[in-house]
Amino acid sequence: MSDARSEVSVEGACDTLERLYENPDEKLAELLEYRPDDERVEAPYQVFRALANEDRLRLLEALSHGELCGCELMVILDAPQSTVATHLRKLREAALVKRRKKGKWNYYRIADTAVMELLDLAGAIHEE
Amino acid sequence: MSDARSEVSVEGACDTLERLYENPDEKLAELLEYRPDDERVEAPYQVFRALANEDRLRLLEALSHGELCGCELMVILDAPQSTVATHLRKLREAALVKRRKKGKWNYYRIADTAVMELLDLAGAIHEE
DNA sequence: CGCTCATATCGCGTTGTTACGATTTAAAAG
DNA sequence: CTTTTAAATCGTAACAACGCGATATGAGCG
Repeated sequence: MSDARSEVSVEGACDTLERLYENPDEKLAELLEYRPDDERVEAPYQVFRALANEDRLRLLEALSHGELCGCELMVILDAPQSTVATHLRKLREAALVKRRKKGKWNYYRIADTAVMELLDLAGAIHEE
Repeated sequence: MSDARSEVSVEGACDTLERLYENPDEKLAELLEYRPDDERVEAPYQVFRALANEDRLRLLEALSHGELCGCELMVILDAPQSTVATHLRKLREAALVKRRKKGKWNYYRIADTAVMELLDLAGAIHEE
């Protein structure tokens, strides 16, 4: 994806840099160091993707009160079973919740205290 | 949206609760308290939505090194101007970055230290 | 085994997001 | 006032996420 880009897009932007700085090559090298490695971005991306949905945030808020089973979460979300199951799968894939199987039931819980810290931090940012 | 749901979906789930608990009405009331208010969910949702994109995470990582102008960010992302501008608008709407206008140029910076804390926390969660 | 019930997964129509060229706006500079 | 040039916005085609009914899986029970 970025291979296709790099041939065209950078050119125009580099013209700008040539005018802005006296030694554009050096500056360009500095800027490219600011671009993070793909791996650096991958992990938080998976987490934020899972968090970018109102119903999944509701599930996490509900689970912050303690462990709950799938059918209880259906009631809380007021959504059909397949919908809730899919949300829970995504939360699990992002390592935000853990599942405990007990007989016919599945019990879900928040995987780590960092998860609720994340929600609180995000809530605080958008309040100002 | 949840109005259309509540007529049908909850019924099946309530059957389950009736079997699970001896006083289902009481339990149901308790569960419904676990469902967070819409406002509680709205703010973090807006933030996570803005963070759920690899290029926007790259922009934030780049800006963690300090203030940068739009054309520098074009070079770093290696993406066309309109694409970068759209990403920056979304980050700004979510209050994650701030803009300083100086003549023809716009300089962007991280709005709050909480933003990078958020990225670091999210990165840590998915590592385990 | 066959039945029931909690979950998981599949299929697919709908909705939301992204990328990016083209166009517009706005601030210098000539 | 016209020309540059950085940035914003618009239009739209491609893509990804979502909702949810239908179907499958799998654990307990009779």
